[in-house]
Amino acid sequence: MALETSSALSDLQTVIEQLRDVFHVDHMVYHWVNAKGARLGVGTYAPEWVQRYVERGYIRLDPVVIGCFQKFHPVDWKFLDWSSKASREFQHDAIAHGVGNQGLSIPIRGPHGQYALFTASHNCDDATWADFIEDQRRDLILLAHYFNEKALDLEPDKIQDAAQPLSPRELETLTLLAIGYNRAQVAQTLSISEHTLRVYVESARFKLSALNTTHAVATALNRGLIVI
Amino acid sequence: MALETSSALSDLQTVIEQLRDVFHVDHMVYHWVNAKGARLGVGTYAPEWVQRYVERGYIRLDPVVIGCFQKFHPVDWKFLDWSSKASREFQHDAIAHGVGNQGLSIPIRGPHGQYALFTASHNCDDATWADFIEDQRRDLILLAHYFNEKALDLEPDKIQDAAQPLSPRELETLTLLAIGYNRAQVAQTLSISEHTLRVYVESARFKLSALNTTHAVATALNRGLIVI
DNA sequence: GGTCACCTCGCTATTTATGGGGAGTGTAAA
DNA sequence: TTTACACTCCCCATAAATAGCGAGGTGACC
Repeated sequence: MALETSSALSDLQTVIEQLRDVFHVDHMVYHWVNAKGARLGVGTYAPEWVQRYVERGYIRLDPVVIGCFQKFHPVDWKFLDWSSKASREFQHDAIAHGVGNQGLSIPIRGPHGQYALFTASHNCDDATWADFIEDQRRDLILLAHYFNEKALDLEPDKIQDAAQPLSPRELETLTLLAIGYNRAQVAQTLSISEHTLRVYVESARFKLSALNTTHAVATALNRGLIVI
Repeated sequence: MALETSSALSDLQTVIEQLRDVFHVDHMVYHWVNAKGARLGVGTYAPEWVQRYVERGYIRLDPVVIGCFQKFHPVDWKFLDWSSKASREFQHDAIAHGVGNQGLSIPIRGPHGQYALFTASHNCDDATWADFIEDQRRDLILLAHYFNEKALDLEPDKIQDAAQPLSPRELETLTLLAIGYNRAQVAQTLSISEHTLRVYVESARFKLSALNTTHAVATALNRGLIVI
C-alpha cells in the first residue's frame, strides 16, 4: 500500500490499475458523486462503459449508488435492490460492457457532504466472492479511506471554502431554520426580535454567498457548519 | 479486534475500556454528534468531565469537534486551532479533568448526515505521541469504522428513515432549490409551470414531514437523498 | 485607546412562498 | 386489466421573506 506516497491525479489512475492486479480482481474503481454527476473518477472500467454510464444518466438509477447512500459498511452488490425493471436493464447493460457480476462497494463520506464510492468488481461465483470479501474487507476499507484522502487533497475547490466563518448567533439561526422553524419561531427561541433575526439571516447569507435562506441553510449543511 | 462480535450498547462501553488497555492510552472515546449535542457516547473519560462538557455546551466550542468537521483523515490535536481565548480555557479545563495533553481524533461520517468522532487521548510528550500515531493509525481508522457500524446498528431511529422515497422530479426540485434557485427559476429549468413545481415541493414536503421548503431541503440533504 | 466584529432594535414597500381546492394524462406494476 | 402513482396544469387568498434604509451598546484584539 504505497498509495500514501502518490501525489498527482494521474498517479491515482496508475495506482488503481496496480491495485486491481494486486487484489486479482477484474475491476477497481473510485468515483466521487455529486449533483452534477461524477466529479472525479478513476478506475479500470472500459472507457465506452464510463461514457455510456454518464450519457444515459445511469448514476440516477444505479442501485449501487443509491443503495450505498443509505449504508455505512461495505456493500455486497448482491444484497442491493435489483428488482425494478430499470435496475435489471442497467445490470444487463453493465455486465455486457465488462463489469463483473460480483461487486463490493464502500461508501465514503467526507467534509462538506462529500460522497464517494470505492468499488471492486469481479466475475466469479458467489462462494468465491464471499471468500474474497471475508479476506480483503479490512484492506479495502483502508484503501478506500486513503484513496479518498488523496482525492480530497487534489480537489481544487477547497480554497474558497475557507471563506467567512459564521458567528455563533448566525449558526444558531441557520440551525433552527434547518429544523423547520420559521423566522418568528426562531426569533422567539433565541429570545430576540424578528428584526434582529433577519440581520443574522442576511449576514449569514452574505457570508455564504447564498442567494436565499434555503440556499444558505443548504450551503451551511453542505459545508458541515451546522448539524441537524 | 473482537469488536465485531459485540452486540449490545453496554458491550460497547466494555469494549472501549478493553481497547484503551490494549492500545496503552489514557482514554478512548466514541461519540456521535448532532445539533442536540451528543446522541450516543461511550468512553473512558471521568463522568464529571462528561457532565461538565455537556452542561457548559463545550461541544459548541471544542476545537476537536469543530476542527474535525472540516477534515477527513485522523487529526492530531496539536494541529488544531487552539488560539482563541475560549479554546485555551477549554483546553485547560479538559486537562484539569484528566483528559490527556495529546490526542488523535478520527472523524466518521455515515448516512443521513451522521457525524461522529473516535478519539484516543494520552498524556505524553510530542515524540512519543507521534510514534504512537505512526504505529496505530491504520488500526484506529478501522476501529473507528467498526465502532460506528455498531453504533448505527444500535440506533433506534433508523426505522422511520426508510419512509417515503421521493420521486425523480421531487429530487430534482429539491436539488435545484438547495443550490439557490427560487421557484420561478426551478420551474424554468425543469421546463414546467411554477404551479406544477409547487405540487412537487408540497409533496416532497409532505413525504419528508417537513414544515416548510427550507426544512424539506435540509432534511433531504441530511438524509443523503440529494447532493450538492 | 481605537478598531472591528458581534449583538440588538426599528421602519416601509415589494416580491415570493404557502395553503387548499380540482382535474387530466401517461407509464408501470400487481 | 385495473390500480397506482408520477407528472402536468389552473385559480385565489394569505402568510412570509426580501430589499433598503438607519443606529446604539458590548467585548476582543492590537
